[in-house]
Parts: sequence; structure tokens; C-alpha cells
Amino acid sequence: MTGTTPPSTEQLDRLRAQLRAPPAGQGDAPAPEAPVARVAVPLPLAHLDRPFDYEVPASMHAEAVPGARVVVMFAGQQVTGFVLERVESSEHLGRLTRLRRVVSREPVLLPAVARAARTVADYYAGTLSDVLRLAVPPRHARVEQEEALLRSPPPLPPLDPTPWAQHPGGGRWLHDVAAGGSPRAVATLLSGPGWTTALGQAVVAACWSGRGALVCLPDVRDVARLDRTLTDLLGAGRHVVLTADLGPAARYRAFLAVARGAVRVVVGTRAAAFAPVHDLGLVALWDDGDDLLAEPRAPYPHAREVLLVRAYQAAAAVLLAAHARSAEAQQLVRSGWCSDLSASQADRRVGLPRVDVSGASEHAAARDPAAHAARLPSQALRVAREALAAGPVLVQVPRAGYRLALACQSCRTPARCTRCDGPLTQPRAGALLRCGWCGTEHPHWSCPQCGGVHLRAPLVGERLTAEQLGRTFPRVRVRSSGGEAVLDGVGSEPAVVVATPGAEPPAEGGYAAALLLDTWTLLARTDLRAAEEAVRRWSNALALVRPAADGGRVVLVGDPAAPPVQALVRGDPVGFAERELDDRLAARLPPAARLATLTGPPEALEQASGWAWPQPVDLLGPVPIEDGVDRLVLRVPRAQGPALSRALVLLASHRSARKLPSVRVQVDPVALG
DNA sequence: TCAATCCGTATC
DNA sequence: ATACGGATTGAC
Repeated sequence: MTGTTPPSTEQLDRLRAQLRAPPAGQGDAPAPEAPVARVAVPLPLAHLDRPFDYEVPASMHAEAVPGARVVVMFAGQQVTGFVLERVESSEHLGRLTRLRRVVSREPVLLPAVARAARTVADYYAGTLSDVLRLAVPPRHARVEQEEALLRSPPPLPPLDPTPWAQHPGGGRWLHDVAAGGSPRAVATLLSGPGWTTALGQAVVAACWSGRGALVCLPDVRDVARLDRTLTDLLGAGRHVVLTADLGPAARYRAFLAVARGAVRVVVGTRAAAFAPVHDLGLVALWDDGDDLLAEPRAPYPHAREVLLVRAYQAAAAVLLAAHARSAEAQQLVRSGWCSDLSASQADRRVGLPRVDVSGASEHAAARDPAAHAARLPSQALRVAREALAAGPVLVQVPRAGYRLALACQSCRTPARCTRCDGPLTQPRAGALLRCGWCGTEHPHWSCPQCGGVHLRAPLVGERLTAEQLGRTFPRVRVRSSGGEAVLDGVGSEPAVVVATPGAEPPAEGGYAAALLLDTWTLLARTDLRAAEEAVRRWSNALALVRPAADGGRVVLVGDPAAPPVQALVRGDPVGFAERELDDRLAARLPPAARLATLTGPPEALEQASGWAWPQPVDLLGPVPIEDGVDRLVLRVPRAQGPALSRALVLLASHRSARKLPSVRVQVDPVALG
């Protein structure tokens, strides 16, 4: 094509036709069987969230299996999608385009996972392709070529119901699962470090039934703990760990082992909730109240909902286990969908540590709530001192860091960043002040109101607390765990361990005592889950302390009249969840009602306000949240949840089809803040 | 009369 | 999002 004459229109038309046509060849007749592939095409447009049909050329017949990744042309673009199914004919009236290429014949999207993803997308008013991005990890070609390492695991251990002994119904639930049944249960566990063996036995039961199991846990440390327990119970080769932090290669290797059916037990974080476990017999979730189980990417699914969908569709057994109980879990018990596996009150009294409440010294607290004396009343210090003779003491502090929420000593004006208006903190002893939002350092601060140069810290983090306790107990080793530096575990020797919630390292033989400090910060939050969250965090700390029978003690520094505090003293997280659910019912809050938030430009929310929502509906807002962005909260009765989701999809489709700016939709938002 | 441009609709 | 088609506008 070196001619200098410009090509004629006819020549150009021929060229275009050649470019549009699939590569010519004899193998390009349609596939002999099921020549139509229904393909999930990843598109950002809500109104195009449905499968599209493509012709399968004979040359790709064997490769374009359901679940395979394929490259197709869509609206002039090359995109990689998934074959959902192969069918004989298409409903589509026009001519079908051919598949461009099969990326590999590896069926990475199991039909059961595609189906669950569709249901989850519908529930959260999102698109299938958004959910599939969460469900199928990015391909790693080299890993796919690897020779699969086939290990035959050792024989299954006998089922041991001992970890469930103190939970009436637990043994029966376990045997039911092992026999191939699919009982569903919510369990509030007594045992401290024994929770991993309780979950481990549930997995053993699923294995005995010849089925697969999927367990999700909030963070990677929990996953590592259960992984160790399962390796002890099942040996190597019967289970895999599946978390996003494995890195692309290891993650895809583990994923493929599961997708190929070589391994049928998966332990992971929320990223594993869509794991393609073959013949799923059990889904289990640890500590479902933890915010980490809520996916931060659209459509923001919660691992609990994903796992419940999968269990429902696969007719699998369910276990939601925790040391406390979420309102959602209690709802499942109340509706009868799950049975309740909890220890009796008598067993709880013996199996849990004794809990005392120490009101912070009113006088001292009023003067300065961060002052050492106000945070640590003498009763708490006495219990800690006595306990240190018998072993380690855990001190739970709500916030990581050193000095937080700094304010002017004289006029109490909060210290703010001059660049972004964020709150100033001091990250560690002797360090410069730093903005908590943008990280800018502020070596020379003076109060913009009164010119003062001295600061007070109404909120103290785990590091300064550790420093202060080091002075109080000069002969004892004081360690801290929180933020970036989290301890994995501590020994049985006397030590003070200061930790933030979720970062408490288990102690060998259990802690002799625990102090729960600054409880007011948890309860002062306006979040609708603040009370439930407080009980959850304290219950998890309690589980690390020796039972009352062995002298284990806990001192909570806070308001003895606060209902969450009373729930802890009585050792009754189930009763607390019951009342919490009643309160939510009365206040028409989730899970008694279904909430959704819409975030976007004001004109979009104006349209949303007049949308055809299911009735009855409450529209709260819209309220401006930042420049040019408003938020509208929708509330409908629980039974109208599916109708609300459908209406949200219609709104999003309507807007995307008209090229209007999109609105962010969040069903069941974790927080309304 | 023809072409450049706009708008609406389909995208397999 | 692109891509295409039909309607509309505008210049010869």
C-alpha cells in the first residue's frame, strides 16, 4: 500500500468491510453445537447490565466453555468478558458478532457464582460486572500454566464436638452437617482462643459430608489463626487461604485450585465470599458485626449478605459465629431462619471473666478526660496490679496513636491544619504535630483564636497510654499493639499489653485481667450502631481473658448506667441484641427497615426525590454534604427491600441511558455519616 | 443538491 | 462509553 493516489470511496468501503469482518478461514463456520455464547460484558452503564449473545466460531468451540474469559467487540471497543452459558440459538434479531478470542479455556466463573453475583447485584442495586470484579481475581497467565501440585491430604480426623460442648444444640448442629444436612445457626461463643477450633470442627463436619466449605473472617490475622487450626485438624492440602493481600500470583493460584475443584475448603477475608467452592455444603462467618466485612467498592456488598445468598442458593449449612451478636444476626434468629447456639447464662458466668464497672472520677474527668487519673481510676489500677502477679494484663484503648484531637490549652479551640483544616495529632512521643488527614507537619503551632502555644489532648491513643502505664508499673514490661504495629500474640509472663480494638494479641493461657478504657468515645458516637459496636469490641476483649473460675477479671471504666455496659456486666450479649433489635424496630432503622443512600449532584437528587419509589417510603433529605454533592436517604419497610432495589436500578438505568451524571447508590450503608 | 452536524438510540 | 442513522441545517 504505497500508492500515492488517494483511495476511492469504494476502496475505502472495502477496506472498512475487511476490518469489520472476522479473520477469514475454513475453521470459521459456527460451532457444531451451541454456537451461541451468552457473555457478561463489563460495562459501566446500568442500562446495559444484561448478557449479550455472540457467535462461537468452530475454531473456538472447545475453548469457549461456560465460565471462560473471552474478548469480544462491543460498541466498537474490545472488552474482556465471561461466557455465562452456551446455547443453541439467540433471541437477538440482528446478526451476531463473533467472539474475537478466548483468553483461556479455564472456567473461572462457575454458574453458581454467576448466579449469586446476579442476586447480590440486584440486592445492592449494582451491576453484574461490578460484582464480578469482586468475585473473580485478575488472571495471572503464568500461574494458569503451572503444573498443579496434587497433594493427597491425610485422612479426615474424627468429628470432635468438644469445642461446642457448652453451647446447647451445637453438637447436634455439627452432626447434622456431617450427615449431609444444612442446618443454619447463629452462635455466640463463650470460648476465647477456642473459637478457631469451634469453626474448625464445623469445617471438619462439612468435609465428612463430602461437601465443600467457605469461611470468611474480618481480617488477615483472624484468617491466619483459623488457617493454623485447620492445618492442625486437616493437615496440609485440604484447604486454601484466599485473601486480597496474598498478591496477584498467590491469590490466583489459590483461586484456581478452588475453581478447579482440587481444594474444597476456603478460608479468607471478605474477598473470599465469592470463592468458587465446588459442592458448597457450609458457609461460615466470624464476627459478622465487624465493619471490615463491608466491601468499600461498588456496589458495597457485605460478606454476610453474600454468604447468605450463596448458602440459600446452594442449600448449604450456615454458621454465623462471634463473641457478641449483631442486630442482623439476631434478626435471623428471630425470623426463625437460623437457630440459636449460645451458652447458658450459668455457663457464661463461669466461663467468662468477672466484669466490674468503675465510673471515671467525675471531678478529674470534668477537668481533663485525658488525664491519667481520670482515665485510670484506682480500682482499675488495683485490679491490674493484683492480676500482674498471675499473668499479663490487657488494656483496651479505642484509638491508635499518641496524642489525638489536640486543642488549645487555654481556649480549647481544636487545633486544625492550615492547609486542609484536618485535626492535628501528635503521632508519637517527641514527634512534630501532624495533620490527621493530609499528613502535613506543623512544627510551630499557635492558636488562631487566642494566640496560645500550649496544647491539650482530650483523646489519648494507645502509645501514650503505654508510656503512662510504663511509669505506673516501672518493673513490668509494657507493650503496645495498634495502628501499623500489631502484635501477633504474647506469652504468659506478666506484662501490660495496650491495644486498640481488633489489634488485641491473644495471650498464652489467657490474660489475667483486662481494663477497658475511654469507653465514652465508643458510646458518644452518633452512629446508629455505636452501642452494638461497643458491645462487640468489649466482648472480643473479654474472650481473651481467663474465666472467672480461674480468677479472670475485667474492669470497664465508664458509665455504669449505659445499656451496653450493663450488657457486658451481665454477660448477656444475646439479650442485648434482642433489645437492640426491638429499638431498631421502634425507630425504623436497619435491619428492621431497609435504608439506601443516594449521593450525587443536586439536580440528580431532585429527580430522585420525585421518583416512583415503593410505598410507603421516607425521604430524608437531600442534604448537601460537600460542594455540589448532596445526599438523600431512602427508607422503606423491610418487606419492600427488593422493590426499593428494583426502583434504584430503574433510576440508575434511566440516568445512564440519558447520559446524565450518575448517582452513587448504597443499599444497607454501613454508616450514614 | 450535497455534505456537515446534531440528536437519539442501540450496542449481541 | 462508542457508533450509527435519520433529521436538520447550511452553503453552493
